[in-house]
Amino acid sequence: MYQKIFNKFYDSYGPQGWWPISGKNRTGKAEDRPLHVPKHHNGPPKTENDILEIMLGAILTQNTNWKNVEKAIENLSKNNLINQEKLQQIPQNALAEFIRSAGYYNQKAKSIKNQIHFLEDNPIEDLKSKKLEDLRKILLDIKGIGPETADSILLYAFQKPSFVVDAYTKRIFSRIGIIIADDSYDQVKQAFETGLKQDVTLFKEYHALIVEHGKNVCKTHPTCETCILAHDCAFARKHLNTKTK
DNA sequence: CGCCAGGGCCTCA
DNA sequence: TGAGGCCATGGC
Repeated sequence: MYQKIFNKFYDSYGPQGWWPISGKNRTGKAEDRPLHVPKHHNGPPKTENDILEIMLGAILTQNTNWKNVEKAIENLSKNNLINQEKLQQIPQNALAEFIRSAGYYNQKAKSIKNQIHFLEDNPIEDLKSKKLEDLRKILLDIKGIGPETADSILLYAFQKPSFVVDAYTKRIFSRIGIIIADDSYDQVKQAFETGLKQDVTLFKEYHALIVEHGKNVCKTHPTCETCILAHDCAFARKHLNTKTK
């Protein structure tokens, strides 16, 4: 079932090419991109600063629209702050001003400082070779990094097959009827990881496609009329029925 | 205007 | 361990 839904997403939305990276590898904003051309085309991050940017973005996007996050990242980027040494030196209050647009800027500035401090003791180069579970545990020990942020970092920064569960995932799949709305994070994660081949590329694309679907179709007020999963979805069937009555 | 966005921490039972 | 309050900007 999970693979089948992935296929439907992929066939209709095309490859997403996550994680979105500032200024690089944009395929342009063309809404009319050919379906087979990824929306972004970022493979595994090439440099340590790319990894760092993903780690920062994962914190900045917590409960926040990505558009607001992009502004914050651009702001950091043009001030050469996507850099470990610079982030070590900058005071938390000053950092907060650069990321204001991402919201919760005081909390996030603190989280980023915690993360940077962690990287001082644990160089990115050393983290790459760690096992998924070990790396996940130590990421979760950083204050400001919870399960979703940790899994995003594992998957998109370090290419570890850790499925990312977010609000969209819960909303979409509970509406379909194959998970329960108040299942725990780990329950949902396990359901996906059990139902899919453990494959980094698959996990990366799947989460990105879920976000795409959740933003545009399975919204708080969903547009079931145009939803490609309407026939698979308990919520959509009921919704469409009561509407035409 | 009010609602919502790719959560996580702290507190209090 | 789980529910509720809190953090905050910007787009629509």
